[in-house]
Amino acid sequence: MQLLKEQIMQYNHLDIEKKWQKFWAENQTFKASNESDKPKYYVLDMFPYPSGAGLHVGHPLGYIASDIYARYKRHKGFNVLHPQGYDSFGLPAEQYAIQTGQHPAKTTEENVATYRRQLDNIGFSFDWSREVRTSSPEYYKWTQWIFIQLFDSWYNINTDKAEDISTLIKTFKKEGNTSVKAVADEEITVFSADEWNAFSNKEQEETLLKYRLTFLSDTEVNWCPALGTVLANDEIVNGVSERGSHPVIRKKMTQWSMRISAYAQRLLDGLEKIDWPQPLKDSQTNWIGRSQGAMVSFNVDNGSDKVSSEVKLTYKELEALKEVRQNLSKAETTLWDELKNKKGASKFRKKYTIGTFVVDYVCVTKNIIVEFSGKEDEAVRTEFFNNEGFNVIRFTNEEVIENVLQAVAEINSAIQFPKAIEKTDKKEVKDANLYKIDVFTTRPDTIFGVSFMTLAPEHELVSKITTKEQKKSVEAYIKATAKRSERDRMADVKTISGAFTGAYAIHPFSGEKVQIWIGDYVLASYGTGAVMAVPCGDQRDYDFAKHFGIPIPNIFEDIDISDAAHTDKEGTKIANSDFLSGLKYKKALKLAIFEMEKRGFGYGKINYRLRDAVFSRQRYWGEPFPVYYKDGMPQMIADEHLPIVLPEVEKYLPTEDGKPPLGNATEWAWDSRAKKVVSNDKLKNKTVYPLELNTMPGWAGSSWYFNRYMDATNTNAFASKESLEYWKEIDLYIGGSEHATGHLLYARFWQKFLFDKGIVPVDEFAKKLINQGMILGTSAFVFKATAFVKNGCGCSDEKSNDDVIAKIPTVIVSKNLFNSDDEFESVVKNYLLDNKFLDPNFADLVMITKTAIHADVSLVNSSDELDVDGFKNHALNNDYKNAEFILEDEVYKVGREVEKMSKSKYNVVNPDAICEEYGADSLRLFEMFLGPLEQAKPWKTSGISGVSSFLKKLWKLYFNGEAFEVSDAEPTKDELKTLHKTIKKVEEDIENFSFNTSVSTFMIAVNELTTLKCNKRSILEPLAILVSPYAPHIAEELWNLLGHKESISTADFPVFNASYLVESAKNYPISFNGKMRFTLELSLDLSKDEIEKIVMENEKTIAQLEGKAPKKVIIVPGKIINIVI
RNA sequence: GCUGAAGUGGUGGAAUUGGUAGACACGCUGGACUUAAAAUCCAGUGGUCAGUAAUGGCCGUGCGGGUUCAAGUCCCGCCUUCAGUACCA
Repeated sequence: MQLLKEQIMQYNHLDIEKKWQKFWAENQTFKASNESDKPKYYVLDMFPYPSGAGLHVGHPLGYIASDIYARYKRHKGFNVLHPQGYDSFGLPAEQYAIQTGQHPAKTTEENVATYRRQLDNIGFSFDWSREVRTSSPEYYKWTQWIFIQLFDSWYNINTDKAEDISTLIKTFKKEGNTSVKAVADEEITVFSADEWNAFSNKEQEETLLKYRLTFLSDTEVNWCPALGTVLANDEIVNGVSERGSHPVIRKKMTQWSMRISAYAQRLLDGLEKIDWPQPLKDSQTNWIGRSQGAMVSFNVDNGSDKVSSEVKLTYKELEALKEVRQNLSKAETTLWDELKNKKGASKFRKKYTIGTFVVDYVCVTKNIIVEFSGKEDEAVRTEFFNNEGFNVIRFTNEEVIENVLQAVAEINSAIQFPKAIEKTDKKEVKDANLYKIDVFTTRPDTIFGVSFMTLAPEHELVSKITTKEQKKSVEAYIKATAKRSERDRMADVKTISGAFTGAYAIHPFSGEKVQIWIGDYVLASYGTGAVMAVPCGDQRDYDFAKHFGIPIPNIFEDIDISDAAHTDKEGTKIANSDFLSGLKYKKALKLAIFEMEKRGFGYGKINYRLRDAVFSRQRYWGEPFPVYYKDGMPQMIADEHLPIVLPEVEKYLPTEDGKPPLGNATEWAWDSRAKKVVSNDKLKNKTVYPLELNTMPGWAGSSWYFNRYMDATNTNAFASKESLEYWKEIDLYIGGSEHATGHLLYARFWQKFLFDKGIVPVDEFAKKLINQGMILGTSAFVFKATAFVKNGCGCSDEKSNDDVIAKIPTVIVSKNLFNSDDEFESVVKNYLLDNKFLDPNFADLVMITKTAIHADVSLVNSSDELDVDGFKNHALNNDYKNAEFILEDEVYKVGREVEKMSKSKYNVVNPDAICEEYGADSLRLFEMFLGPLEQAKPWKTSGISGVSSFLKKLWKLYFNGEAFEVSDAEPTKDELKTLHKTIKKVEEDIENFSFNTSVSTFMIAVNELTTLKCNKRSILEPLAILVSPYAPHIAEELWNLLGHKESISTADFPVFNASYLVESAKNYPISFNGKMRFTLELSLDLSKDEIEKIVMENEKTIAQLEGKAPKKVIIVPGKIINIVI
């Protein structure tokens, strides 16, 4: 094959890349094994949604980075798992189906094929044998299975994990639900074992549903009747749907929800042990939104005498207490060491005040006081404490010191089996109050600043407590706010509105009456939907109080609140607050909570912003639920009958009576005897039941797919135990930061759940995560002139106005012909006058404005010159077919701006075209060369010529000008130095994910080796391996030419040898007062003194000194010399 | 408002623990090769001032201070941009 000679000589990316892509596919080069002696490494990209538009150059950025890392790890001797798949359920396919009637499965299939072709073109080392698609029944079988696992589980607070529902049922049978501590619905009534056993089947199921990790609940949603679907908040603009502008109403709907709130604390804690970007962790932390404070109950005034607890201690006495607390006796310390570790409800406090007494230890929630015996008036104390509702346990000093464990055991038993104690009559008074308003506050320390309360308009108490006189205005207000969506209410912060209910609440400490208002600044969905308003300490409360003339009591020492609320916590002392006066924030907070707990109207609480996640969607193209309804109660379909396959429907729209699209299916009923999906006709039969009509949300399939890759074809389990045990978790996960509070939170939630159930071996699914930055498009603009006739110009006749501009064509002006709008106007006007489009008599009447219009970037070359004819004939530019172009130097120059890459901005660059013209290796190198992986950066195709010519130079190193030729001669010192410098830098860069700098390192290496005319095998062979993760095709070809039969992909990474980099001399920068003046080549063997001597004798130094003596000479060997004058 | 990230030539971006600011590219300018273009190769390229030139001076990492022999890098105070988020009680 003689023709090859020249072809080989020329680096031909097209042939080479096709050849090796075929080789990899045929030899399954990147197929990972679940058994290997090598250490494992799992690199994963967030899988894409296969959209109809295909990939643009922004999409592969993260894939290239992960591919480089995966290939690098193979060179380093790891067994690498690097799979890819498709998140193939989604809205666009459904929208398309609605418009065209095409089955979403079909369009999805086509889009996947396009994606696959595009991905293959770029030469990724994916193991396609493990491909997953969330929309394939083999996959969603296991999504349904996980749903059932969640349904069959509850969250036990005592063990702090999810447990099988059977353990709960067992407890209910034996002892009812009094001892159960679970994350469950709020309104659960207490029942005994007898009561449970007497429940009907349905009652039991209803009760269990309140505990299950996935459950049905009535959720308030944005319902759009015209579209027949629920809309997310951001799909609503100005109260109407974003699509089609249809009205949206708030409506309660029964929906599946996921009890993610059970995992709130663990999701927070888990962030500490994973190596994820800080901003991403922060946004998850904010999203979970833990806030520590207190729940406080305010009684609604019912006309009875006020109840108030008197204050027990002054501030001075409290200060004295502090000292007591810090000076404990030996026995006291011994016992405290044991008690202080108790957490939660059994938490103990030391040296606290109960009434006028100081007790040694107290557990407020369990009402237990522990004291040392031998105090004065022991009997009086006991009686008082019992009256207050406490049990008292006493020990002598000796008892504690000799056997502290015995004492602790006694205390524990008292906690577990509390003795009955006489109730005080105070509590009965409280029970007599008809209504209570519960509020959550992070500032219980400011409770004496409460001057009113505000309820959300939707709060259930509003209708009950509103007085007759206020009824009208309250109802009018509620009506007005109901029209506005929650988002609108949130967006409009400035308007203050509200209404007085006429009712009053009793301040629990002071016993004073405070007004109860409703206001839409209080959100029903956060906390309890009610707030205790402290106008002096909260700006919203302050504004509200000012607006409605409610008093604003000041409870801060020496703080002026005449203009605004004082929201700082630290450094301010509380005043006018009874027993809290004089205390700083932290102390006041603790004491306030303590007193609330003691008096029984409040307790410390941690509140989370994180809401349970709604899991139902009124869509077609999603996972069907494995659920049917019997007697109105949901029933799971047994595992062995999964998957429940999505039924065929005629129409993908909701039904006419507002049911989800699956309501159109005719084969959608469950035959519980035959165990299969049957026609709806059979619903008359007693054993046939309706199936769930909702489908699962987009995040269902993506919340566990990373586990499926470990054993993607398993039909018996979602992955085998062995494979899960082997691969464990993702070692490196790369994807966009837009998933911070969606996918990445839900996936962590499911992983923790699966971990609790013993299904997966680790409770965090990704050790390290990197967010790749977005690649931005460089949009091109043309500047269009629009002509108007000035208003009030004196032309009385409308028609003549039109005549003036009738002949004016669309004019488009090149970018550099104007610097301002005024210049633009005069350029256009002159042009119009010169070409007789405008009558000079009317010139002054015409006004020209400038509009920038996106031009397709494919019509613009690298010098910003527009293909004018191409623009005129562009399919989307019909309006400009006859436009006049004002050129500069014969060409039209466009304006440029960096924007998000998007079809509508005509700035999308297709990777296929780049691969065709420059090659996949160039694309890969260039995407990495653009800048740091995490950073957003603009795409400019012109820059690709740099990496392209680098590849050509690399290629040339292996050729003698005519044919492939490498020499087996010994390399020179310089050649070895270049190689090892490169090995070191590239290795460091890859480990630090600094891919952009290693591309420059390659360029430097190739430039140096070209200068050295190096063609030594011992240099060029390792060089090919170094380059191979970045530019795998050319590396394979060179490797092959070097005589290797095997793929380069598992060749050992070259080993860095520091001895080649040892230098004997250094070109020192000599600076004066920190400013570098000249350099001096000096041996590194020289001592400091020798260096100083040589430098000081140098004539340039003498010139710089100008005869002055240096004040100081700083010499850092190997670094710098600085002379201070 | 809050949280986070970032501000360096005409452009993308380098600069490991404070130690020669602007690596590597793009672009631009000039040159070689060519009938010409493309491709390729060579040289120059932060600003400014002085000089025919070699060269030299000064200024330069968003702004204002500070620490240090030495600051893009550390500290204090601002400004701007981007991203996320929000009546969160």
